[in-house]
Amino acid sequence: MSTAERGAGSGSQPKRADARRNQEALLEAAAAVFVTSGVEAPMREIAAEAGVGTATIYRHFPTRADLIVAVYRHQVESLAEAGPALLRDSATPHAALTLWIDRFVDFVVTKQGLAAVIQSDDPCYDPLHAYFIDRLVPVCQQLLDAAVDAGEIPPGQAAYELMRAVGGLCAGGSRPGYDPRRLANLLVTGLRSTDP
Amino acid sequence: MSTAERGAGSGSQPKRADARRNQEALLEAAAAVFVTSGVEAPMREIAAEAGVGTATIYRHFPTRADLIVAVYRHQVESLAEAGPALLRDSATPHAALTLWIDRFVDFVVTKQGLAAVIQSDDPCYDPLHAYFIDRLVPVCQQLLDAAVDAGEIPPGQAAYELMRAVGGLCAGGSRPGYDPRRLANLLVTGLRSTDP
DNA sequence: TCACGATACGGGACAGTGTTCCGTTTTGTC
DNA sequence: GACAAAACGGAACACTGTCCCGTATCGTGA
Repeated sequence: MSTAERGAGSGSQPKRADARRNQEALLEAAAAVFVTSGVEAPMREIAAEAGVGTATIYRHFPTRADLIVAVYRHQVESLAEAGPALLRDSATPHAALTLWIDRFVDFVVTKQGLAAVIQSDDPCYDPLHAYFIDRLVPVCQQLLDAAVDAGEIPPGQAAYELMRAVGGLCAGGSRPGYDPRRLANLLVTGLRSTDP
Repeated sequence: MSTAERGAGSGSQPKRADARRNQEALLEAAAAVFVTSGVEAPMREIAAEAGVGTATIYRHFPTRADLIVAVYRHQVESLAEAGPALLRDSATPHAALTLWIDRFVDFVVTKQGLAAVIQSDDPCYDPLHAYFIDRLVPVCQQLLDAAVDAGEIPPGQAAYELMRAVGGLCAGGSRPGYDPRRLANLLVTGLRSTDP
């Protein structure tokens, strides 16, 4: 679990009132700054937006990854929950996988700089990777397994590898002439007709 | 040819002897440092390795991209020349494309940090993009066009987009459990069975 | 209500990086 | 050998992430 989790969301009383207030302000500020300047925006900018000192950020979110996780937790949870639902509602597991990857792409692409962070090996981002591995990889693996069971794709594709790959495709941005969603689809399509 | 190609007795005498010497030392130093610390290694490190001041780097290579281009020029040229050759020697254009992308992946993956640079939009790397667009994209486009003409893939895939995508896949590294080459193959395979 | 200890705060300090400026050195030529 | 142009090196500046420390605030027990 991320260190940011402690005292963040549900019922925790150990923190002081001003601390909770600041944490809330930081989440709001970070969300706003991430939109305009990307998830790698200077810490000072986020601190200024929240009206706190820089040290306060590190007090609440030891690493940048903790802050990112906290900001996007809701969307990631929603993405995780979408997996089984898509599997249930789609014609085939492969179709569900395709749709889920689409949603993943949409999520990543709309968060400026997030794709680069997903690919980064900087230990500073370990908490983010841990969170993704915890919440998203199992969902993706479930979709892959279902597609294998249905005979749609050969076995052997690891979910983590696929998600990293899709992350890499998204890191190309979404400028005109570069369509990460289509490319991710190409990748998932390619899964279907491989003999590894 | 690169300005580093010295000994060309013919027309050019524009640079001073020490300048040529330093440029050569810089190329050698950069090549060495890129291997150990990646293409985004601190300029100071490269300067130190070459035994020159930092300003000397900027004098010879205004941007980091210029330095990268100079260091890898030979390999890129070789890659560019491999395109037509593969097209000639392979069973089908699509096979040639696959092999060429393989070579591209091998090139990128073995240059620590290069993939990230390919994806970056930092204007600092514009010279690198320009060089790639100039030398590699046309080769890739030729392979794509041939595959289209042979009816192996549908038209509409831009070479630049494909190469950026492959670059993105390579940015995932080449740790155990992540195989950029296989993923790139998946992508190229996916090209074959699409109806856009 | 008020004092007091713990908690949290803020801004400055430090370290590392890219990039540029400027006084000094080297080079090539007359 | 002198001299101007070319090139050099290192210091200087700007910017960032990160941490430290003196100060302010909060919550509690009297």
